[in-house]
This record gives sequence, structure tokens and C-alpha cells, in this order.
Amino acid sequence: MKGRPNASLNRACWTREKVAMKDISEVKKDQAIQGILDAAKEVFAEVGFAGARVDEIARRAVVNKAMIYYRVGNKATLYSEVLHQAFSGIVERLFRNLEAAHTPEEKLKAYIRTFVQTFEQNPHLPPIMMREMASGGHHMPEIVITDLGRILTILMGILDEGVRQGVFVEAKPSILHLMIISPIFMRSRMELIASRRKEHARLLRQFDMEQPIVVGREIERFVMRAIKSD
Amino acid sequence: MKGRPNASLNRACWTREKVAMKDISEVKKDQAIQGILDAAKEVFAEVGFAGARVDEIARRAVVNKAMIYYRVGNKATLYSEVLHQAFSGIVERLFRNLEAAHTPEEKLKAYIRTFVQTFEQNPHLPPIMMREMASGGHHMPEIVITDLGRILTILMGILDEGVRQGVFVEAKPSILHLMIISPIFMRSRMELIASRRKEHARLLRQFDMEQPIVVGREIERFVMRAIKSD
Amino acid sequence: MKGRPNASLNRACWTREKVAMKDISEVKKDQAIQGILDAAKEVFAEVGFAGARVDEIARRAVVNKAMIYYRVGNKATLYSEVLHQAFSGIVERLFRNLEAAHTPEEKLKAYIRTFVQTFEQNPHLPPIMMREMASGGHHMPEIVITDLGRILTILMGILDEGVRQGVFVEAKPSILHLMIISPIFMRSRMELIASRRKEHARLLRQFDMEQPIVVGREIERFVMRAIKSD
Amino acid sequence: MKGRPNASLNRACWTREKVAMKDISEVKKDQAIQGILDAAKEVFAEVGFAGARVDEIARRAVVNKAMIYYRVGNKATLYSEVLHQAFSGIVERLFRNLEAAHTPEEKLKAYIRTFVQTFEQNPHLPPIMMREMASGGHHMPEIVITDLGRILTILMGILDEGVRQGVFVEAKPSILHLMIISPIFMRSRMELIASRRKEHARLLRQFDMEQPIVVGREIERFVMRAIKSD
DNA sequence: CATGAATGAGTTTTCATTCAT
DNA sequence: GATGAATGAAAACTCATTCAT
Repeated sequence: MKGRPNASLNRACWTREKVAMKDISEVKKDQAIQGILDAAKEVFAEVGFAGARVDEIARRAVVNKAMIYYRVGNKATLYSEVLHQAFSGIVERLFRNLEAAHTPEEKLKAYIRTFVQTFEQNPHLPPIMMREMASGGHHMPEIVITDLGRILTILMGILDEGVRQGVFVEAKPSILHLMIISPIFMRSRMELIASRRKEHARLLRQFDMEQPIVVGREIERFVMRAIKSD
Repeated sequence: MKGRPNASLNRACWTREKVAMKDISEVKKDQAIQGILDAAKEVFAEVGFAGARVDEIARRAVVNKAMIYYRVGNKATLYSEVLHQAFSGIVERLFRNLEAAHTPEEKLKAYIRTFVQTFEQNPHLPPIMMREMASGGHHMPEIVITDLGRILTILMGILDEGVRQGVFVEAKPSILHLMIISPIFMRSRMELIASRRKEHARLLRQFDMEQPIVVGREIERFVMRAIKSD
Repeated sequence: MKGRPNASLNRACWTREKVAMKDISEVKKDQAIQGILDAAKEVFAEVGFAGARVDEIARRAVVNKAMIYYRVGNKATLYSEVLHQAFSGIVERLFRNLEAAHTPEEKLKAYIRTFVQTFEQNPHLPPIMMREMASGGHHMPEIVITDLGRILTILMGILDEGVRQGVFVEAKPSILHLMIISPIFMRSRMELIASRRKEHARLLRQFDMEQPIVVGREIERFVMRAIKSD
Repeated sequence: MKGRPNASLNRACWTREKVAMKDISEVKKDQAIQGILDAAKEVFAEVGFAGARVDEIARRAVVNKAMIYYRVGNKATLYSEVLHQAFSGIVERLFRNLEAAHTPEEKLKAYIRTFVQTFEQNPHLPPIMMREMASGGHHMPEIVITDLGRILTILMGILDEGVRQGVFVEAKPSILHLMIISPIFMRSRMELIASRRKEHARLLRQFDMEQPIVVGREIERFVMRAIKSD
């Protein structure tokens, strides 16, 4: 990393601020980097950080391996870039989705739907996140942890509002958050397991989680029943 | 593994059948293997299969590295043995705990408590299981998948009974299962993350999940409110 | 071998088709591989497959050990490449040498001389071949076995022609082949043994096999006397 | 080897001098040693010295691996014992077989037959010997080399006698010896190769070397035609 | 004596990273 | 910039040999 001539990945790249003018080569460069990051995301999702091979990432990104080092840095940088990109924007999306909601009930539903959508649109995210959790957030960039805190603050706000309005009973936001998020995380995983082991299809079909939307609705129904007062 | 002189790890060791008499050397051998497996469980829990180093496992088990190969075979076998041992017995414990319960409500509570206890007593299990889920159950032994099916069948039975008696509303067992289990899984993880990043302590303190028992009670309360009819 | 980035050793390299143009890097690559294969041939000839150390091969080829894996794959591939290269071309040379011969006698002499030349020019071949024979041709690539068959067919043709013309008596080609080849094989071996054990020089000097050519001539004389009718 | 308490393998054991009285345990001990040596011979024949695993030898001898070290010594000792046992006695047998023969022709035939018999009765010998030759007689014990010299001296005597009597033409004994011995050596090898590769059966059937006796007779016929004067 | 257990010193193989052009 | 080549460091695995009982 020491003498990397073009440290084009110095975080600013990934923010959503519009860069007024980028000449074509710059754009092409960014595309190359994006391809690398996408390939990396895929691989990290499949086998985790330790299991990932830089060779394999290069292969999938259809770039030379040295390119990765040249453009992005080393494996660790690659990973944290992937994490950063993966998690950035969730809070923003959450805020946006909550704007349209007015009652605490609506807000809570919007909260749930945001996560359902996010994880269905980014199927690589759950496994990466799960492994991160498993390893105690070893590589988790600050921003993600900060985001997590902000997300919980949002949820806490919703719950408080509901309690004050007398429509919600008290509830610990952290546990509620996990109860919401985990089935969403796990859905795609169970699908995978069930598909791999055909012999167990029958038993696992009880994991009747066909549609993401169904899972979302079921979680919604559940949480609402649990949280609503009276 | 071909010429492993002492294939003492031929699965029978781990069954729960009582072996009437074991001479001392056999016991000592089992202890040696158990020490290896315990160390391996620890390491696999911390860094996963790909991240684990056999050297490190040997170090923690205070045995020579070659010993691991002599006794267990190779890293993959080691891992599957750890998985096997880790997950065996959950179903039995579940059955035992449910015996004392008579009403569906009691049974559902016992169901929840069994998992709270299991994972608190085996803190290495959640990270291992989470990584396994993340990788689509690649290494998961048949028995674990079978067990999973049996567990869901049990939960389904409880729910059905409740519905028939008019005390429960309908619910998808798979999703309910995940909502129960995931916060339990995650609790220890959040603790870890919070402890590592002191700077974020404030935000993460919202993850007010200090006590396992508290988490268990909260889940219980939640699930019960959601599932009880009227 | 799975992710070998540059599988430049995909057999085509060793075929005898002329590759019209090879840019310099390609040539250099081939030289690197050839250096490795030459070193490997030497080592395999000296100590056999099981006795060979990849470290030693790397040392002699003056390349980094990882280079061997990068270029060739693994020890087994290395060995089979050496075998392949070593034996390819013998049949062609045989055909070429027989072209100039017209009578069965001349052809048989050309047959003998081809082997004398081949093994004197490739002194590593005999020990490798002998070990292969000793192990029942375990690693022998198909082509070598096929070649062997073709060689015998050629010899059979020569013998048949001689018999039809009434100049040869009948003879089993396989045994004749072995009687021709073995002394050629062994010559260099006996030399080695004699040179190592000076104490036995006197006894072994009876193995008066100084010159390859002498051996060739002696074999020729012998075989001709035996095979010529009347 | 340093403190081996019972160095029962100090060469004397294997000589043919009669040991007047051996108590039963001594005999049993020798049987155990013989079993080890037989197993070792088998393994060394199959895979050579470097390829042989002490574990495998112990397995085949149905003894504990430590036993081998206790009784015989280390792998190298094991090998040289095998070599010693394998080659001892050939000269004696040769002498015995030649006693009955009176003319040079008869003697030469007896010479050939002795080797045919020896190698057919000890099918493990050829591969071991071939590998020894391949490696330049690295491990070959003095006695074997001495024996080789004596054998050649015998052959030389036969040839000289024949020449003096005017029945043989001149011939280099060393080359003649190799021409006699090699097909015998190779016969079992070709069989092996042919049997392993069924696809090549047709081609290799030209190696029409079914019966050892046939091979012996063919060699005899050949050599006699070549060597007889007129 | 006999043997299961144990291990030090390799050996093969892998892989992130850097070099050279 | 871009990339094939190269490699040091480490990882998995092996095996002859010794230990302890």
C-alpha cells in the first residue's frame, strides 16, 4: 500500500456527493473499481473474508490481480470498502421511507419494509453481515456501527412516540430490532440450505419462507400484535 | 486420513449410548480428543473455518499439532466433529424440557427457555452456527439439518395445539422460530461489538442486552403477546 | 491446481506442432518451465518420485519453489510432464531412422541404434523408466504405453518381413525388444555402481561396458547372430 | 538405534549356519522378524524405499509399528535387511545348479534357468533390484555387489570354457548377463502394466510373455543361437 | 516385551503481495 | 497504466522415530 500511486479509493469516491465533471477515463476507472468491489462482495458473501481468495475476486471481476492492489489496495481494504458500500445508505433510505409515514404504526411498518427491501435488493449483504456479527464486528467500519446506533435511535423514537400516544406497549428496541431483522437475514439462507439438501426438502419445506414479501408481512403482523397496547 | 492409525473418532464416540466400561487409556484418549475439539470449537467460533489455524488450535489444546492429525484426521474432519458435537443433543434437551409443560403457553415458554439456556451454556455455538448459515450450510452435517426439521416439527405441534384450543392465533413456525432464536444468537455478539468499540459505547448501550435472562424474558413476553388470541 | 492462474502447461506445449510465432515472453515462459522440467527430470532420475523434494527441484532450477506450483501445478503434474516429455518423440525418431534402411537386417540394426542413441542422449531416461517399470507403470501416461505398443508393432513388422524373406528365424518381438533395450538401460547404471564402490572396481571391471557404442555394437552382433536364419 | 536393547538382527541371524538350540520364544521372535521383513519386502517392491511407509509395513506385518524399531531398527536397516535376505543365496544356488552340468552349453542353460527360477520364486526381487539399479546401487549392500562380481566370474568361466572348446564365439559376459536377466526382470512388470490398462490390452498383448517358462526357453534359444560358433 | 501415544522436523501446497516491464 | 511473473511467509499435512507405561 505504501507507494500506491493512485489512491483513487480514498473514501470520497463512494459518497453520494455529485462530482461535477469526470472525464471519461476517470469514469472508466471507477467502473473498473466498481467491478472489483462487486466481485469482492460476491466472494466475501460466499466464503467470508478469510475464505476469500484475491485470485478468485480478480477472476470474477475479469481484471488482473495486480490491478486490485493497484486500484483498491490490499485484501483488507477491499473488504472494508465492500462493507462500507454495502451498508452506506441504509439510514438515508430509512429516513426517506419514514417521511411518508405519520402514525407510529405506519412508521414501524415502514421500518420493517425498509429492511425487507434492502436485503432483498442486496442478497450479498446478509451473509456478510452475519459473518461480521459472528466475528464480533472485527472488521466492521466505524460508520456501520454508527449507522447501527442511528438506526436504533430511530426505532427508539418510533416506539417512544407509540408509547406516549398509548398505542404501543413498552419494548426494548434492540431486541425488537433483532426480531425484525433476523428472519429477513435468514430467509435466503434457509432457502440455500433447503436447496442443497434435497433429501431434507420435506423437513425443511416447513421453512415455508418462499417469498420475501410473505416473510415481511408475517413479521409485520407479528410485531404489530405484540407491540400494540390492549 | 488414509492411514490414520487410530481412528478413534469414528462417530460412535459421540453417540449418547452408554459405553459400559471404558478402561483408563480409552478415557484419557477421549479426554485428549475432547481437549482438541474444545480448542477447535473456540477457534472456529472466533474466526471461522477458513480463518482457523491448526497451529493455533494445537496451541490452545496444548497438544502437538501432529497429534490433531493423528487423532482427528484433518482440519475439515475437525470442523465437522465440532459441529456434530455442538449440535447434538439439542433436540433431546428440548423434548425433556417440554415434558414438564402441559398447556401450549407453557410449552412455548419452555421452547424459548431451552434455546436461551442452550446458547448461554454454549457461547461458542452462535458464531459457529451463524457462519454456517452464512455459507449456506456447506459443512453442516446431515444430523443438524435433520435436527432442525425435528425442532420445527415440535414448534409446529405446539402452535397447532394452541390454535385448536383457541389460545393461539395462526403463525408460521419457521418465522416464529427465527424471531425467537436470533436475538438469543445476537445477544452475545452485540456485547462483543460494544465491548470492542468503546467510542460507540453510548450508541450501543441502546443494545441494552446485558443479561441473557432479560433477553429471554423479553422474547417470551413479546412472542406471547403476539401469538395469544384476542 | 484449481486456481492455477496460468495453466501454460496444458499439454499443447509439448506437442510437436509448430507454433508459427511466439512472442518473446512466451518463449521466456517456456524456458522457465523447461528449466523446471529439466531440473525435475534430473531429480526424479536420481531419487524417483517419492524421493524427490520439490525444494530440491526448485533449487536446481534456480527458481522459487512457489514458481513451480505457479507454472506446473504440483509434484504429480511435474512428474507426469517429465515423463511425457521424456518419452515423446521416440516413435518418430524410430520411424525416421528406419526410413533409410531397406533390408530387414538394416532395419533391425537401425532399431537397435535408435535406442542406443536415444538413451545416451537422454541419460536421465533409463532410471526414470526403470522405476516406472518397477512400480508397474503407475504414473506412466497413456501416450507412453501407446508408444510402447507402436514400437513393438514396428519391431514385429521388421521380424515378419525378415521371416518372409527367409533371412530371419522366428522370434518373439517382446522378448527381443527387452534383450535389446535392457543392456542399454543398464550400462549407465553399472557404470554408476562401479564408480561408487572403488573397492569392487576389480570385480566390476568385468562389466566392461566402457563405451555406449561398444555396447551397441555388441548387442547388434549378438542379436544378428541369434536372429539370422541358417 | 543407539540403545536398542535387543539387537537381534545383527546379521548372524540370517546366515545359514545352524544355530544349535533355539528356545521357543527365540523362534517366535524370529518369526515375528521374518514377518516384518516379508511385509517390508512387499512394500519396498511396490513403492520403493522412499515411497514406503513404516506404518504400512507394520500394518501388513500385523505388528505394532514400535515393534519394527524395537526388533529391526530403522527404515534403512529394514531395507538393507530385506536386500540382504533377498540376494543372499543366489550364488550358492547357481553353483549348485551348475554342478550337474558338464558341457559349456549345459552350463549356460543352467545359468539361465537359475535366474528364471530365482525371480519367479521371488517376484518381489525384480522391482527392488530395478530400483536399486536406477538409483545407482545407493543402498546395495556390499555382499550383493560382491555376489554380482562372483556371478559374472562364473559366467565368464562358462564362456571361456566354451571358447576354448570351440563351441562358443567370444562374448562380453556383462552384456550377455544383462540380456539374459532383463527380460526375466521385465516379464512380471509388463504383465502388471498390461493388466492395469485394459484399454491397451491389445497393443500390449504383443508382450506375449504369458509364462515365465516360455520366456526362459525363448531366452535360452536366443542366447544359444547367438553364442554357438559356426 | 509390547504397544498406543506422542512429536520434531520436514514436505507439499497456498496465497497475499510485490516486481518488472 | 496494466499485467504476467515472481516470491516470502505461512499453512496444512506427513512421517520416521521415540516415549511411557
